[in-house]
Amino acid sequence: MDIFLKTIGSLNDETRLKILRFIDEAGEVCVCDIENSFDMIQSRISRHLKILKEAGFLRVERKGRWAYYGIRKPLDVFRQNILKEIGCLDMDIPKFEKGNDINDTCK
Amino acid sequence: MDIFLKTIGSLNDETRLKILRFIDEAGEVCVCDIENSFDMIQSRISRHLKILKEAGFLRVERKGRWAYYGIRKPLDVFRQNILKEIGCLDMDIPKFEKGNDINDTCK
DNA sequence: CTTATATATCAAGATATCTTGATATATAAG
DNA sequence: CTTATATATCAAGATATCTTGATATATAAG
Repeated sequence: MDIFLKTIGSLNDETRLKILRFIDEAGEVCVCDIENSFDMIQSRISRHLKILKEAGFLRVERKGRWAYYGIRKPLDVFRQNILKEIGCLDMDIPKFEKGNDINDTCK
Repeated sequence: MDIFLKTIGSLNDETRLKILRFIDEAGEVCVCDIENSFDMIQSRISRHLKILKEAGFLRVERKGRWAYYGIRKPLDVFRQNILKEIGCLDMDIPKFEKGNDINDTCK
């Protein structure tokens, strides 16, 4: 029950829906990628990432100074269905703009 | 997007989850049934029913002075999945206590 | 050790949602 | 019409969540 409410609560915010879909589409991203792509201050992004992580949608992996967030795998069927539903929503997701982390393979 | 958020928002409350599951299990109930079964004042129940209805989970049918709420049918797959998930949650649902509406077949 | 940078956390004000109690509305009975 | 009852709606205070800006923490470079 509490976990369910936490999961639902994590989805009850337009910003988080956008971030979640952004990550779902972009794959693994660092916080700086999100900061670069969305017009938001970093503390706001960190907060939402934490909520999505604790709701079971995201996993983090730290590499040096950077934190890489991605969709948690394996994902249970319920969360998979939700992700699929979010993938169908009509919303403006910003274009991916790479941050300047060292693991950027384009450098 | 707005509809999705409204649906998610309707689930983001313990009271509504209980009412929704209660109706899912009990079938069609009038507000007085819920009032009788839950320890809540009527205005609170009416408010939550309205939110669940506008989120697409419930339908209402008025018969005389009474309003009967039930799960909306047909229900899209997404909401069906959610209902199924709620049906598996570990929570205390009060026992059904019939209200005193005239359509009570036990009278 | 010092400095720079990425990310996380915290405090404070703004906004949204919840509960209660009062009242409005609608229907039925007399 | 008057009265009783079921339900809906509204206002006000309580509580939760969001955003911002400041600061803490951790890692890497010099």
